[in-house]
Amino acid sequence: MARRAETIELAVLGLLHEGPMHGYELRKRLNLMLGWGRVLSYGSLYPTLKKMLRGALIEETTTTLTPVTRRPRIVYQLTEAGQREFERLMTEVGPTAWEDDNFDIRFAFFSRTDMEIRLRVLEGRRTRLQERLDRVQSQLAMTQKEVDRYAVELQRHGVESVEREVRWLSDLINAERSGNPSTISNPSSTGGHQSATPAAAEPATVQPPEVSGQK
Amino acid sequence: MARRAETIELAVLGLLHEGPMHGYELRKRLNLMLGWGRVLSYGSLYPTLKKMLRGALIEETTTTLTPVTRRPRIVYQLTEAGQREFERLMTEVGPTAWEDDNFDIRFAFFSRTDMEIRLRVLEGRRTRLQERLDRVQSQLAMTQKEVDRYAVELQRHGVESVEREVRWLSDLINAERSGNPSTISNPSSTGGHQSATPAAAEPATVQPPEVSGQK
DNA sequence: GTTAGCATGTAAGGAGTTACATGATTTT
DNA sequence: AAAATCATGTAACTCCTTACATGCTAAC
Repeated sequence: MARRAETIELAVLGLLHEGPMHGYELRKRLNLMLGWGRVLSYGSLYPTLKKMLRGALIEETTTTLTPVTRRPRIVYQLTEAGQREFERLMTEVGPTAWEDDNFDIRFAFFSRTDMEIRLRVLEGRRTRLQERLDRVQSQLAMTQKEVDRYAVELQRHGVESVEREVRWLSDLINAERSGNPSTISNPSSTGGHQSATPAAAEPATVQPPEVSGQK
Repeated sequence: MARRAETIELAVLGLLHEGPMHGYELRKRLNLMLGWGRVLSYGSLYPTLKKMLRGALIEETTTTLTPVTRRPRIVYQLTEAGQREFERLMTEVGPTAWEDDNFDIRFAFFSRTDMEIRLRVLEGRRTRLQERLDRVQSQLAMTQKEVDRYAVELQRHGVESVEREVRWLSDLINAERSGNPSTISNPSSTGGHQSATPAAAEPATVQPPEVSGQK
């Protein structure tokens, strides 16, 4: 469906941003990353890689077969253009950042953005979900006549899930704001590795003051 | 993508099973029903209807324009073949019933199936999700080396969501088993209509045997 | 009288899956 | 020795979205 192409491309850029990798491994990482629904097929990955090669976002090098690595594998790595493209996409704030398909990927690579961007994307996503809730709730209000038990239960569960998602985002936003010490993006990192989880399940301290990410 | 076609078809069959309807309304109901992700477009609905017409699953009749209904609208209704097809699809137990896209629709029309079928589908779905959890958890165990904070948080949240889904299913299964009085599906219906909500949030009475996610 | 929603479609095209091919390497 | 998994692709096909067309009707 629609906008997945950009999604896969961003994901590939992000993974290669960490270091070179060959197709097979790329696919595994990708599936682990966005694997909660579909599984990415080779028929999708390899053509994408070819396309990115043509666009000069990545380069391929075949590993010379040493006695250690018996088999020649095609390793992909980012070009400078690819690096720039990744940064461009990651700093882009707008609908593409918080639509269903894209958000997860964006989030997964959050370490490579500034807090400012992160906040905007998180808030945009939350607003998006909130809109969805409002829309459904208002439609529900109209259709109050003959309601099927199971249909209603499904709806209820759906609403609850989205509400939960909103709370999650709110917690993350709070965590970001309340001086999350390590903002990364300064890669100096003298060994310090204390992992303060971004979304500790603290009782939601601040209710979202109806932030409008929008536009 | 892929298997949506059958899904839309089932949804249309199910909605028309309640009574005749025209395209525009069908679309609205559909969007409310499966609307948590994408929105169904006309470019998708009308061709599907045409296809179902060709397959003789539905018939169309143009409303005669009375002084009341000013405008002629094309109303669709099930044929007998369509009715049978709906029943066939709803009693079909197997992967198609509990894959992501299909499960919601199946569930929404659960009132028109026997409890036996419902249980099998619910359990199938639960097993499916459990497998997914196991797969991810085992893969996580392997990749324990360099973990990015945000990537981990995303993963954690994903796991939690699926675990929640599993609990929901378990509650529903329990509710079904503990003599949910009105099983519908016997349309004789001698009055009895007390609506015990299928998944009341009762403190989970029975823990599913081997289920339960580790948290 | 103009905007917003009702109502029905078609054509072109993008995105990704399935199935097909092929073969090396590792594990059982 | 067989099975699993690594590894890389291509072609055909399906499904769906976007954008285009068209016109009625209700509300503001």
